[in-house]
Amino acid sequence: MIDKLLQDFDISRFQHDLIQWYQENKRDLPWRKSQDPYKVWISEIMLQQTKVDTVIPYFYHFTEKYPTPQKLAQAEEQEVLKAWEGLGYYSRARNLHTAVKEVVAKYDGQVPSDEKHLGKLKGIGPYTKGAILSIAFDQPVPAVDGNVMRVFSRVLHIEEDIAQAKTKKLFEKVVGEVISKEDPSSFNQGLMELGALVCTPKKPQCSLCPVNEHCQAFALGAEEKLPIKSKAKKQKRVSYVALLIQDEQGRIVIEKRADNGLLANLWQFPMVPIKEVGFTHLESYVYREHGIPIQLQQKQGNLRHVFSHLIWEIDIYQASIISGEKFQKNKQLKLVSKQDLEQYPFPVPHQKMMKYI
DNA sequence: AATCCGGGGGC
DNA sequence: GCCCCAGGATT
Repeated sequence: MIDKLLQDFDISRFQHDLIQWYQENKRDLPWRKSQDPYKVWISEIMLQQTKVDTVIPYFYHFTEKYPTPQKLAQAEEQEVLKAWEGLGYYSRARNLHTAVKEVVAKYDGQVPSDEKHLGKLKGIGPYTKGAILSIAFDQPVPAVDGNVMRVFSRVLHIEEDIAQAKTKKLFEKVVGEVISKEDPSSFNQGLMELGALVCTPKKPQCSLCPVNEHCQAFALGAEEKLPIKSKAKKQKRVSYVALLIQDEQGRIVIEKRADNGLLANLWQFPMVPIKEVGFTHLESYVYREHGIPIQLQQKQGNLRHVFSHLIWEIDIYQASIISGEKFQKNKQLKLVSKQDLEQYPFPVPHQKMMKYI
């Protein structure tokens, strides 16, 4: 199967053309200033499903705050989440923290340089493993991401659905055959750089492509038809009322989310799933669920937040704690001053609500 | 194999 | 709106 795909494909010229282009055109990115495995690791986790421009400021801040595995291992998870606030996919931060603690405890702070140990760390899957081994340790291991699948689907005119899991394995075999043994780092990064700058999803710049001579899709004029990717299903909509609850001193009620699932361990203003509860039972629901006796006040606004698989539609209300009644303290609840809000990690939609306080 | 898990930006 | 993005964990 692989042999058939690669017949008439000049591997060594492809390697040379790609690597030379990469050396001459690579962007000056902060994680390319060193080969420090720890920093390569952080950059690769941050770059999962996230654009370079978004990652850059987070990478600077994070590596300045946690310059070594030891520093990160010592930090509290809440503080790590705060440094990740706004970047999304927060399990990346929690898994990275867990894995770094393991590296400090078991490997004396040295990032493992072999597939077996590296691949067992939390949050390090096939892609990240290959990226770290090739970039930090110069080992010829494939690092197949969306860019690489797009580039090779065009170069070799592969029409498999890249949304399917088994298709990624096909591309890993292909890259395993084609990867440069002399400079796997430049090879892997070159593929991703090419996908980001030239072999783009829409309107690829084939005339500027260093490997267009090797590209079957270009030869066929089929570059815009590839890669083939089945569509994701639509997100579900969920309606909430979010409550900005204040006591007489103006302190605000915040709530810690569950330690698993969506936005795990982040903080938020209490939210009521209003379709199930019913607006008329909102106050009694809050008392029953949170032990807070509230009086609903004015509506402040609304917002809509789109996740990969979910859409939140939120109406935002002010509320006051009914004086004279006892506020039952729950572990997951805190009453904090407006200034202290910034100590806690909040998901973006709840950051946006703060302007109404 | 399918689903869950964020958020931003391009068009 | 739809699409994409240097994916991994869970079921």
